[in-house]
Amino acid sequence: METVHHKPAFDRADPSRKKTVLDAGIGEFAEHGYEKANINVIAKKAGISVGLMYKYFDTKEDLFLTCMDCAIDTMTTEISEVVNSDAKILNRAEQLVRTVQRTSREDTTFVKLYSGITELKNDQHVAYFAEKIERVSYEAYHAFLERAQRDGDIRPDCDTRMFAFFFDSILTTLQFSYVSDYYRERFKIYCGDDVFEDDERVVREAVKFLESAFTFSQAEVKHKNP
Amino acid sequence: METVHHKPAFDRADPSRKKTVLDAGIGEFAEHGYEKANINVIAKKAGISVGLMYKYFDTKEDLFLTCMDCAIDTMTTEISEVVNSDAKILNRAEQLVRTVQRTSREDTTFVKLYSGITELKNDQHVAYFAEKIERVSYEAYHAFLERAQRDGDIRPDCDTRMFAFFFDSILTTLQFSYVSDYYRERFKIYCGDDVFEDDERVVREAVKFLESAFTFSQAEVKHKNP
Amino acid sequence: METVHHKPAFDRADPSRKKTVLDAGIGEFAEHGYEKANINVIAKKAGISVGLMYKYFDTKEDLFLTCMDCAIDTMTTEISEVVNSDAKILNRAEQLVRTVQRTSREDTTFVKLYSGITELKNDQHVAYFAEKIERVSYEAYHAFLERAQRDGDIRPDCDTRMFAFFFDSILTTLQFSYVSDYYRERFKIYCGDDVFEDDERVVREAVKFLESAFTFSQAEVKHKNP
Amino acid sequence: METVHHKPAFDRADPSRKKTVLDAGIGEFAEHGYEKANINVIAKKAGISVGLMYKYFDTKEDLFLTCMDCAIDTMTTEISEVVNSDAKILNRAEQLVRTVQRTSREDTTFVKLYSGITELKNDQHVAYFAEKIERVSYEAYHAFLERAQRDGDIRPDCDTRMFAFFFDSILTTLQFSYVSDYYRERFKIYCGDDVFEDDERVVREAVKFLESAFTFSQAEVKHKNP
DNA sequence: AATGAATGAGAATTCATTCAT
DNA sequence: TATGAATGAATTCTCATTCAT
Repeated sequence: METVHHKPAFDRADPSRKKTVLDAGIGEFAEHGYEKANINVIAKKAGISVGLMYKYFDTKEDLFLTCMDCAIDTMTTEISEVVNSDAKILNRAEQLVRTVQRTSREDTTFVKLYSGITELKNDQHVAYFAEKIERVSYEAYHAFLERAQRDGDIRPDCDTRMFAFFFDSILTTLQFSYVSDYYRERFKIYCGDDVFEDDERVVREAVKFLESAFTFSQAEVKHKNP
Repeated sequence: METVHHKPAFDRADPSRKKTVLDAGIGEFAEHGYEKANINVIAKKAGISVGLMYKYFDTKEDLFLTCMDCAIDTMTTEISEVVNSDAKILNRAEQLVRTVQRTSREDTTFVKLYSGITELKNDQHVAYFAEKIERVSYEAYHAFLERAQRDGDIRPDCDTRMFAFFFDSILTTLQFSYVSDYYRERFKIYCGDDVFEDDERVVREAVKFLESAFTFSQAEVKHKNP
Repeated sequence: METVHHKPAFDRADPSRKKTVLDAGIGEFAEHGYEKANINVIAKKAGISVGLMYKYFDTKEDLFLTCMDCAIDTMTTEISEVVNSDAKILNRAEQLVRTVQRTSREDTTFVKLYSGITELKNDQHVAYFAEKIERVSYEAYHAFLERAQRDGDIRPDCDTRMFAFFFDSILTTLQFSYVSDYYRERFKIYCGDDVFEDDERVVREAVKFLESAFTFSQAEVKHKNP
Repeated sequence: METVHHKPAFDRADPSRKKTVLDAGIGEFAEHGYEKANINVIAKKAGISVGLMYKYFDTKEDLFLTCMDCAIDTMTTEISEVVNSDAKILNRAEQLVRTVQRTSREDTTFVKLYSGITELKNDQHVAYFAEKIERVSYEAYHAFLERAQRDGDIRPDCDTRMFAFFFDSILTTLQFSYVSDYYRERFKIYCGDDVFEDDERVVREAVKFLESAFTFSQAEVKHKNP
């Protein structure tokens, strides 16, 4: 469960060189997936020799891991502001959906890279990435659900961890729906071919769904106060 | 967008032979992913020669497509009963969650196979599979949401297609959480390491979340009837 | 400590094909040593594709092991007749030296191959070859020394195992001296540049040396019968 | 047949630096053999840059040759005292065997390095090393055999060069038997697995064998004086 | 229909050697 | 003198696909 997957030589490399290499790697891995990605091609794209590539990374896997780490870091900082804003939960949800719509369209790379994780054999690495990617959102979501519950803003009888999980599931699925070919198709099947042309509809309904899920349902109320 | 990806010879083959071949393929593709799966190995597992394999399928991709088709058909029939039962929506949700918990544990194959779709280049194929896999659930979910809305069982102001989408997103994510390494880790981060030991908790909270989402929230009510 | 280092496909191959492949391998390994030997070149020499080479052998090491096994078998049968003849010990020694002179000149391959063993990392393999190559000679030498000792033909106070070892050491070194570049030079330094032109001298002195070593020395006699 | 295989810069280098470099080289070549040894690794072990390495030596081969030269010089001085002591031949033999047992166990490096010579293509180099390594022992052995023969200590009818050769063959094989994996196995096959635990037995029998070989055999005597 | 031997292009990785600084 | 980044040809091994029988 190491954090560093590159050799010292990569640390010593020129920052612009590092960026070029990681960009080339991220691009190739996102485009072709882990297995089909070709190190020789990545080296060429980065404008360096294969040999140097192997001075920087011991194996193809290490290169991939480093690319993932980098991409995650980039994404995490982008998202964490939104996630950790002190807005009310539903305002955050709204902001998150809008962020997903905007950034996913701009940068499909991360989500594509994301699926490369599946190709990894090593359980350790999978756990490492899950931890790194999911922990931030989890902490944020769970924390504000706890607070909201204390403040009486959401139903008192819900398991905040499970509800945070459902909350994130909706957002993650939405994110995939703006990026992955398969999920885009699925989105169109469920919500119509024009769903990508009406972002407001998506925001509105998502917020409605989540708002409703988090508050006392009328049925529940009836049940409790007969 | 063809539906058939095998050669005529495969139609003429003995049914048990066909099953053996597809099972071998499904197993191999699920275990190693599309790229790493090895046709020669599949042929051996199926007990036929590579040569014959190529009498049945033009390419590795065709074999994969046929395997996917087969696996989808199997899964679809399994699921459609549950999906199309005439129970109330929340009862169905409960049943679906339980089915997911049970079948995912038993047969991880399909979900693993599923992620192989991502490795496909061909957009046509992706769209074809999305259609085939998602359409059934969509039709069912959407139909009963429409009916429920007409019957006043769920809030009248929701976009049934979008809500069906959210509903399925929760279920699909749950399904992955019982099968894929990455999603399993994510599940543990959100809901605790022992989440896999308390299926009832998951059922209870999922139903609570969905029930709440589908009905008028009290807050909403208060807001509307001050 | 397996005995077979090839895949079943090699067993099924045409005998002449097998011979061609092993000859090509033996030649290449003998010429360049284990590390420098090139599988692609061996395949080309054998007139088959690299792919087929790997249908026959899992790794370069396996190919080498199989080549060694084959070469040892060839050599062993050649030698074992001489070794197991029922001549008197010194006659055998003489015959052995003559055989070494003749066969080493004809076929330098084996001894050259032999040094490739040193390059092997795997202790198991080294032990396996040592056993296979040395056991035959050991059994033969030791057996006839035992018999000779019982018959009073050699000194009664010698450790027959150690003496068999010294006996074989002389013969082995001689063998190397007719084949390996280094040992040839050494031979010339010790015995003169013309040592290769007078085989009889070598036979004569070797027999003299061994004969003397195996029988009671005068000094010994004097010592014992003062 | 040059004697120097390094560039002038190496002469100008600091003596301790030279030693470090050669030690690193000797260690690496002994451990991995010529082909597998890695110049970059040697440079790192020696604490200098690859670039400087190539200021000292034109090629990997040159580095190896220089390392060999150095190792031979070290070994030669170590051995020559023993070899040139003025003890009786058998006492020397005994001392040599004991030296072999002691030094081989302590320093396997040289013998391992030794086998790297085999990997050399260049005949000139092989001859050069043979000359350098073997000449000293040869001169010593031959000289004292000549003297011994004049003094009537050994049989008058033996070819002293050939006998010196046999004498050295026994000692060399013993040396290998304490160091090389293969020869160690061979030693165990011939003399028993516990041969390494009873050094005295080896000394005793070796001396017995050689003593006997060098003196008139009784059989011979009987034959000559019937 | 059925076999499975055979192909060969392709991909990851290594390392002796060069060269700008 | 000294560095160590950079090169790229070479090598082992894989596997989808073909084809003679």
